[in-house]
Amino acid sequence: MKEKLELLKLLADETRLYILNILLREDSYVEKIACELSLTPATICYHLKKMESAGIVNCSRSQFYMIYSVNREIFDKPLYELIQKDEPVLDTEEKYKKEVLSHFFRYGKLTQLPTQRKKREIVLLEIANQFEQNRTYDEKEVNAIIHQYHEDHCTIRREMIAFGIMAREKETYWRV
Amino acid sequence: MKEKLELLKLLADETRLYILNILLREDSYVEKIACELSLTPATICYHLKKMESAGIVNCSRSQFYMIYSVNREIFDKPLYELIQKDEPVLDTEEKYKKEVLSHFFRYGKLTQLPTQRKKREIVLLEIANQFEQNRTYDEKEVNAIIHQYHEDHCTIRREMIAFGIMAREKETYWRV
DNA sequence: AGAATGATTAGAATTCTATCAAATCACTAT
DNA sequence: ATAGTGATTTGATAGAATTCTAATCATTCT
Repeated sequence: MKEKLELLKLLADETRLYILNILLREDSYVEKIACELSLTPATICYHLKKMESAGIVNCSRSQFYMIYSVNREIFDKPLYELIQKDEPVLDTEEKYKKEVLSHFFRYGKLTQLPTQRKKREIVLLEIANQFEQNRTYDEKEVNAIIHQYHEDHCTIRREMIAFGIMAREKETYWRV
Repeated sequence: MKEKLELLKLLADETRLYILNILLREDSYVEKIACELSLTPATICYHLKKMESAGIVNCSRSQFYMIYSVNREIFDKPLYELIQKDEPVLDTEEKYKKEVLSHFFRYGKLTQLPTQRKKREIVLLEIANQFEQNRTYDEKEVNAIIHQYHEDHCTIRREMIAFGIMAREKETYWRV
């Protein structure tokens, strides 16, 4: 990723594009390019050295002059190769979830039930993890477990059912 | 050229690349991206709007959220298409010549014979244009013509012969 | 060896850009 | 309607990058 970004940065400059276009037509040297672009040799040299260190151009001395040439293979890549990260991206959903949880939980307690729907669901699911699958709870048990996280166990219990996270039949509850 | 440069500039930023990679995986919205990248929504919005105006991403509202998506076709181009100027490049040689001539001629007079070999040849060729092809000149004529440009006609005459621009046999000279 | 020329480097000035906080806008849901 | 939520805009700031001048380096030619 780092190298790709560097390449893109180097190409994203008007002066360097001009220089590259000149070199694509024919090899040239610092002073000549400077003359053509009406810039100082120092400036041209600055750009050429940058591009050289990234492998975009090469240079070799010929008598008085440092002849620069383009490494044309560099440009064979399609653009989408350059913008893609090398390492597989971390799971967004996971990361987002973690962020939300760390925001609404402090010292193991739920500080506030999020009003935003998506965030609320995440928080409720987190609490619901305390309930085992394939068994039932009576209301007192449910309230006790939720109470570890938040005082208002009624609201949370109701919300979990509204979200379809928990289910109720008569007096018994269970994890869905 | 302008648009290509704009595209390159937009791609040459680490944050924007991160955003693009997220969007390439799945459409997303400002706050979620901000959360994932640990940046403020304002910053993400700033980047998305920039990319949107360049046609890199699109957005559409869905309930609470502005869902952003990538315009994938943009990245199909190969890189070398992006770095090439649209208009054909001006002839370098011509432009360089013009620069050199305007530097060493003032008011139609040669101010100084360039010491640099390439430049000297350009200047000499310019003066040599005053000699017609396919006829001969005696030394007096040659000196007179050169003298219009510079006092030291001897040096210039000698140089023109050294460069093979003029030729001499006994007392007669001619343009090569 | 020394003079000349092109290339490079160092330092300074200027411009451009990304970022954030705060205010405002646009839309949704109660 | 009105409160709430996400998106956008504005203004300010800090940081990076380009360009120039002047000085230095490296090479060639006399």
